[in-house]
Amino acid sequence: MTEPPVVAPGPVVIAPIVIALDIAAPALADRVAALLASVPGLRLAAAGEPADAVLVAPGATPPADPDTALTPREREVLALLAEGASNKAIARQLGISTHTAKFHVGSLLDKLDATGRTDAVAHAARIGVIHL
Amino acid sequence: MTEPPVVAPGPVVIAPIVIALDIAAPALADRVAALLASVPGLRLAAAGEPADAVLVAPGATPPADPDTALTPREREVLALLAEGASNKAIARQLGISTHTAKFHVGSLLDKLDATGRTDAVAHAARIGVIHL
DNA sequence: CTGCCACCTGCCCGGTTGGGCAGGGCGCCC
DNA sequence: GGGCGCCCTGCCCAACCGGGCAGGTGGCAG
Repeated sequence: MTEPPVVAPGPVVIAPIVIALDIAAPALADRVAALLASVPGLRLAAAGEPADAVLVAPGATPPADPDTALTPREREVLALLAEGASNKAIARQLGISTHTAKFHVGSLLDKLDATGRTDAVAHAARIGVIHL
Repeated sequence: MTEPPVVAPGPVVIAPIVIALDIAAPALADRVAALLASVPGLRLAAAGEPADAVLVAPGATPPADPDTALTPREREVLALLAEGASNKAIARQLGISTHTAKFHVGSLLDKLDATGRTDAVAHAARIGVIHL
């Protein structure tokens, strides 16, 4: 039996954060595992091992309905909606007019089948389009 | 004026994986954010930004700040807000006047420190007062 | 070259929101 | 009995929201 290595006194060593993966898509899981494996201070949990945190990705992808796929601009607007921004604030932050901001908000309401911006944000959070 | 660098043909550049954090414990969240911020190929999502994956950890309870403790009626109103209900719809469903519904909404905005109902719902979801 | 998509802008209108102010009743605690 | 918190109602006003309609430009694929 080999003896455990002697740890010299020194600064307190913080245990690495143990992260488990719960990602259905193999390609994404492989990429994430490869990236995290080399991060000092982190280590990936073995199968079944309790973890400090779990990295999850939606197993069921958001509906692949073309009508509900959001454009990059719409996603930007949605992120700002989720921060409670008004159309005016959205326009200011994106450097567009309030009419354009309203146009994108309207598109979001249509694609998310929402009755208003609050409903859109809540719905988007439920289906995993955004994370609050 | 320096010429733009020539990019030699090589492997296709892959967009970074966007990771959101849903970790209530501030110390753990800070450590993870610090470790992940320097990983090539990964980047942390801004608040509300759609992410490829979410890192979650068992959370501490929401802050027990008396000023933010919601009354039973306020919780009812908040639940309806999270469904996108208008003040009129809230009034109808709770059997109260629209003025009273507006009064409760106003109290919620005050207690949650929100700028509007959308902000209130998003914030309440973030701190765990409601689940979407 | 053409058509389509994404993004952009303006105008108008009715409805909604949010805040402030006024007031009230009821139940509970000191 | 008095004070307080919760819940309720009304009115007014400015600002905002959402929808409809009109139009434009630039980039890209066929």
